[in-house]
Amino acid sequence: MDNRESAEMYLETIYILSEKSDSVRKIDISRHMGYAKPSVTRGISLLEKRGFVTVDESGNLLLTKEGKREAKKVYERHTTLTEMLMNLGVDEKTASEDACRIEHYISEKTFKAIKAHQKKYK
Amino acid sequence: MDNRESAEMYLETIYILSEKSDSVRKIDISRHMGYAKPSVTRGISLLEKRGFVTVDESGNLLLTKEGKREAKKVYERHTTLTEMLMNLGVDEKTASEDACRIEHYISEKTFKAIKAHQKKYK
DNA sequence: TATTATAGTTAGCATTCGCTAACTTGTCAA
DNA sequence: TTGACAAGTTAGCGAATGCTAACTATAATA
Repeated sequence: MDNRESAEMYLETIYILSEKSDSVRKIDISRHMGYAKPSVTRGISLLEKRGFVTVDESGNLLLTKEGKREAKKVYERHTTLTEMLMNLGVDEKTASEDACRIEHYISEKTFKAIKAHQKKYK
Repeated sequence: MDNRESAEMYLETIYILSEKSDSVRKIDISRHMGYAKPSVTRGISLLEKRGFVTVDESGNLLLTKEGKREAKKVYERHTTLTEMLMNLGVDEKTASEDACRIEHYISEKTFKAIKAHQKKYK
């Protein structure tokens, strides 16, 4: 969880599921990501320690302000990258899968450049 | 070394150094990648097991046919991605660094789309 | 109430891949 | 010939992050 990828994927998943449902628990993350429950227990607890997530009495996962900011950032990267790849002719599924992998590895500079280009492109 | 990233980085580095010099040894890899010698010993030995690299009596690293094919593939991704990012206005250093990270994670489909676009762009 | 299912936790395994410490080996120069 | 340095190896550590097995706790149902 020191590496950004894993943490970012958990945050992004919480964020996406939160948009669809008003209750997100660890089991939902587990199912959505295809991870075993103990993996999620640990993943989330690391996010709690870092102040990105809290868990209420009934087990609902809540993004903190920072958590939400991070999650949105990752999600925005995901959608922007997916869009860019689709504009290059990549099918939606592939574009989304690839975006999901590279979204964690591009610098802020590069992301801004891509975003600016997308904006112009429209 | 099951993950592609590490193996690909070793292959790419051997390839790049081979282009510049006619003798590439583990110590050169070690220095170029900034890895300790034992890390390189292991990294290369895994590539040998996979048939990508051989080491001659004097310690020169030689890419096999498959090794060279793989290395070239990674290197081509690197240059193409760097070029693409620079066309978007990203400075060379950042472009190259980002390319270096994402080159391992994009699908063949996406790479082809990017390459086609670059070609057209020129 | 007793049973059962679901959610979550704890303990510990496995893999990948960096690292250091300490060794061996080979070459070159005094 | 010996001494020293450079290259490479072996052994083993440590962090990250997936997993299974087996447990607990809670809540719903017969």
